[in-house]
Amino acid sequence: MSRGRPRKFVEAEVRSAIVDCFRTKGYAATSLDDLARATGLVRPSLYAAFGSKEQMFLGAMEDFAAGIRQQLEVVTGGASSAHTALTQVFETALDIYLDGEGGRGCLVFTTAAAEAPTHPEIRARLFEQIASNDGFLHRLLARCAPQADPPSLEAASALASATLHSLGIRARAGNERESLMRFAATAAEGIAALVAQPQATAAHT
Amino acid sequence: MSRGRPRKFVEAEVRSAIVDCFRTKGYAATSLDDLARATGLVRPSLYAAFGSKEQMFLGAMEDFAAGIRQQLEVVTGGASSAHTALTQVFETALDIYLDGEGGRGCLVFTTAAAEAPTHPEIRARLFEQIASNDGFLHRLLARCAPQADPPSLEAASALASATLHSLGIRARAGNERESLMRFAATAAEGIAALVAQPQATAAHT
DNA sequence: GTATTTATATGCGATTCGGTACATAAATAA
DNA sequence: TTATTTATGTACCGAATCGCATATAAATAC
Repeated sequence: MSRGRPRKFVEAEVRSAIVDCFRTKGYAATSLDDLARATGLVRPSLYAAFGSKEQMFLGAMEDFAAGIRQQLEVVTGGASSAHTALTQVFETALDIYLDGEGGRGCLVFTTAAAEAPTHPEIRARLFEQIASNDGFLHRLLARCAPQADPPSLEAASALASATLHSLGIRARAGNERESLMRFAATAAEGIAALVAQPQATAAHT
Repeated sequence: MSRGRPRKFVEAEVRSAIVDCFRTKGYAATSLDDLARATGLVRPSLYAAFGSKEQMFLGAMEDFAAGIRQQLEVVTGGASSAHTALTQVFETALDIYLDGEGGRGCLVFTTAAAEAPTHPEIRARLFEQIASNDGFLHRLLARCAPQADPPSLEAASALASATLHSLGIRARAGNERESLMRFAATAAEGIAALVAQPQATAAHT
C-alpha cells in the first residue's frame, strides 16, 4: 500500500474522461475546468496526477492509440484474407470513431494533427503514431497476402492507412454510419484487389 | 465609387492572412488579436469587415478550398491518363500543404475537422467540401479512365480522396517532402492500377 | 460648405484562462 | 501518539479572451 492519503478516483476512468474531453472539444478549446468537470477532480488534483494540459493531452494520445491498437490486434488476429482483415480494421475503427454523439472521430489523426504546427511535442508523437500505424497495416497485409509482390504490398498498405485517416475525418464531418461503412467497403475491395493481382501495379503507363 | 471612408487594406491579402493564421494555430488558439496582428487591421475593423471569429473561419475555409480547387482544375485540365492526373493532384496538394515553415497542412481536412464536433456550421461546411472534393476526383478519374468499370472507378476515387486526406495529416506530422512524394507516388500507382485493370475489383474472395 | 456614410483607432469590461499557494484531510510509519 | 506522506479543496494570480462602445478620420452627396 502507498503511504499518504489514498486517491478518490480510478485512474483508468479519469484517463478515459480526459480522452473524451479532448476528442470532443479539441486541445485549445478544452479548459482545465472542463477536464475537472469531466473527471470529477479538482484542478490541483488533476495537475498533480497528470501534469500540465499539454502533458495530459500527450497522455490522452497514448491512451487512445493504445486502445485502438489493442482492439485492432484482437480483431485481426485470426484474419486470413486481406479483404476480411481490412474490413475488420475499418469497421473496428469506425466503431470507435462513431461512439458518443456527433462523431468524435480520431484524437490522433484529427485533433492532434490540428495542434501539430504549434506544439513540437504533439507533432513528434503524431509522427510516431502514424508511422506505427503504417507499420501495423503493412505487417497485417504482408501476413494476409503473402503472394503479393512488394510494390503492390507497399501501395496496398499506404492506401489502407490513408483510408483509416479519411474515415477519421469523415466521421468528424457528420457522415452517417451506413455511408462510412460503404466507403470502407469500397476501399477494402479496391485495396484487396491490388494485393490479389500483384502484377497490376508495375504497368501503369 | 463607394460612399464613406475608403478601406486601407486589400481584401484578398487580408483573407489570405486569415487563412494562414487559422491554418497554423488552429481555430480556438487563434485570438482576434492574432488575426489583427497578422492582417495589420485593428480588431473592430476586422469585425466590421468579416464578422465574428466563426464567420471569419468559415470564410477562410471557403477561400482555402476555392484556391486548391482552382489550382487542381488548372493542373489536371490536360491530363490524359489516370496516373498522371493523380500524380499532379497529389503534388499540387503537397505544394500547398507544405508551404510556409513547419508543414501547415490542410485547413479544411484537419483544422476544420478538429472543430467539427462543437461547431455545427463548421461541420456542415466540412461535409460539403469533402463531398465536393470527392465529386471532383470521381469526375476526373471518369474522364481519364473511361475504360474502367463502375466499381473500380468507385474504389479508385474513394482511395484518391483518402490519399489526399492522408497527405494533409502527414504534412502536419512533420514528414519531409521526399517522404510525402514517395507516399503519393505509391498511392498514385496503386490507384491507377485499379482503373487500368477493372476486372480486378470484382473477384476478391 | 454641410450632412452623410464608412473605416479606423482607442480603450473598456466582464469573463475565462492555466497554473499555483496554502490550508486541510486521510492514510501509513515509527 | 506523533511524524510523515500524499490527496483534496479553496482561493487567488496576472494575463489573455471576445466583443463592443465611443470618438475620430476620410471619403462622397447635396
